[in-house]
Amino acid sequence: MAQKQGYLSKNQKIVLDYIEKANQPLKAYSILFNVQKKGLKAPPQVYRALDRLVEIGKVHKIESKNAFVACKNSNCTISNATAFSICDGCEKVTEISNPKLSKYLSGFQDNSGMKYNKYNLEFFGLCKKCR
Amino acid sequence: MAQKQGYLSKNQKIVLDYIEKANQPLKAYSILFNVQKKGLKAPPQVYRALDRLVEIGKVHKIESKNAFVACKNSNCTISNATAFSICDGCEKVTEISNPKLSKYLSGFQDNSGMKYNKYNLEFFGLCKKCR
DNA sequence: TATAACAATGTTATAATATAACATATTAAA
DNA sequence: TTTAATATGTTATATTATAACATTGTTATA
Ligand SMILES: [Zn+2]
Ligand SMILES: [Zn+2]
Ligand SMILES: [Zn+2]
Ligand SMILES: [Zn+2]
Repeated sequence: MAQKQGYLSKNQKIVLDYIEKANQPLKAYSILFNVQKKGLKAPPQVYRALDRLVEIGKVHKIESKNAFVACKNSNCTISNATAFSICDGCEKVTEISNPKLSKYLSGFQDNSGMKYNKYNLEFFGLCKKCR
Repeated sequence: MAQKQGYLSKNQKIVLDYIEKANQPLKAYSILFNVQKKGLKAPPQVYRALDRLVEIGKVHKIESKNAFVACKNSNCTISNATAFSICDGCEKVTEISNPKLSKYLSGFQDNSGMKYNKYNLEFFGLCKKCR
């Protein structure tokens, strides 16, 4: 088992399954608590699975919340270009899939000499319901 | 002492002074350690000052690193539009000041009905030296 | 000047997030 | 079948952040 791409290990599957069912960002320890019945008993087991899932782009980390959410875009499995919409009222988080935005940001350059290969963007505001 | 805008309290000044001298992101506990000689002995004192400094835009939090850096832009003291360049090699972090970028992102809208009033963008890559 | 309201500080304890380190097991290659 | 690589299990601990409450200082105004 276990390859650089494609196959997920047992623990990775368990964690991903649980995150995908949630469709909202989940905290690592909440994941841990909920997969204990599946046999994952300690933080490193969850964090390892998360690290890998983030690495392959199946899961993204919402950095401002220390929370993890399943990828909803088929095209960002490389995990190098992520954008999220976050409501400050109800905490709803949505992955933004906007080709113009991602094209603009992927092509962004400044005169610093930096070669960018990844970005993460988090927008904050209020959703319809929370206004 | 202490107003909603303009004046900084004693602890806020101490923390800001230290961060400004660093010109690189600093961790909260590293700040704590270094301002103990100035009388700040416990985490809440540092975190309160940081919270306030972030709120008024004098300091930004680099979310992907849990680190704090002094604002280098005179125009983002409202702290609602931040962008950073982060080198994965040497960890150098630079605040991006790019009017076109900030205009583009501040004006960003999608069809979700979200009203955005803030964003944070982190670019990752390798700087000249690290390539 | 009292006294109330508020903001800032000091202090102790603890919560929440994440990793180090090491042993074992499983799988894939050579 | 030996080796290397990957994944897992396990315990302990490091790191980041906040709760809770007592005290002090400041401002406003009665
Ligand atoms: Zn995605
Ligand atoms: Zn909302
Ligand atoms: Zn700034
Ligand atoms: Zn570098």
